[in-house]
Amino acid sequence: MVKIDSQTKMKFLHGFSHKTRVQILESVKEEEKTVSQIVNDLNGNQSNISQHLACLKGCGLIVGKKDGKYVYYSVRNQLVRDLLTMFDVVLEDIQNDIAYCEKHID
Amino acid sequence: MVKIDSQTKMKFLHGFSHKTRVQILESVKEEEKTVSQIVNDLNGNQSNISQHLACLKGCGLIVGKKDGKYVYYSVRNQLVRDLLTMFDVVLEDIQNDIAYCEKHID
DNA sequence: TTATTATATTAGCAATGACTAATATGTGTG
DNA sequence: CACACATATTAGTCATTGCTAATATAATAA
Repeated sequence: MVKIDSQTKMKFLHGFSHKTRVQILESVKEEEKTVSQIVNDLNGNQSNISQHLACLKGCGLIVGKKDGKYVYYSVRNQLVRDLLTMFDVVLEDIQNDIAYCEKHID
Repeated sequence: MVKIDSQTKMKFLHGFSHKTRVQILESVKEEEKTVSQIVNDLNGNQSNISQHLACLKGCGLIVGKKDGKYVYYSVRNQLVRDLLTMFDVVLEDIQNDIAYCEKHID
């Protein structure tokens, strides 16, 4: 197994650390969508969603292809799709035991 | 597939969103360790590590078993272990293309 | 029982991340 | 060309998260 640079890894994982980003990932998991479609899906605001999209792209989780005035975003590849599925599998397994982690760190 | 509550999901994913927490997960992935062993492994400070451990526990990613004055932490189960491995598999695949995401959101 | 070691918790400050609003860029259309 | 639409970017502010230092708790050892 090739060595993974820790900084790269954190950049990647950062993609999953915000609700809006995770919702975007779910929204484009099975089919590519334009920014406005995503904005609609999530009932978000354009600027905000665009910023999260830029982040997800930087994290390597999604790719965007431009077509005229639209940009179509989709999950990068099948591995990333599998990873998203895996989250749900693991969660299904542990969800009932998850204790409160309200303060997230304390 | 059972429905995953979005709040629970975010709590879970939050566990992976900080370098120290990821390092802790890696440190206890294959063998359980006491807090002080982890503090040593990571060259961290006790209070800080304790706080991250509490977070990881709250996120459902690790479990701690108390034995006398020691607490042994380990990854919750094989599924979580698999998920950690999967991160590396996916990363190996995309690591070279990951563009900068320096600002993480902008 | 006093001291020591291991871990957890709290409070306050420092740092990072996210949101909104405004504006810029780029593309097609009347 | 002027306008409208889709998306991106920037700046400023607000909110969240994380760190350090101090202290608390709990278990063992002297």
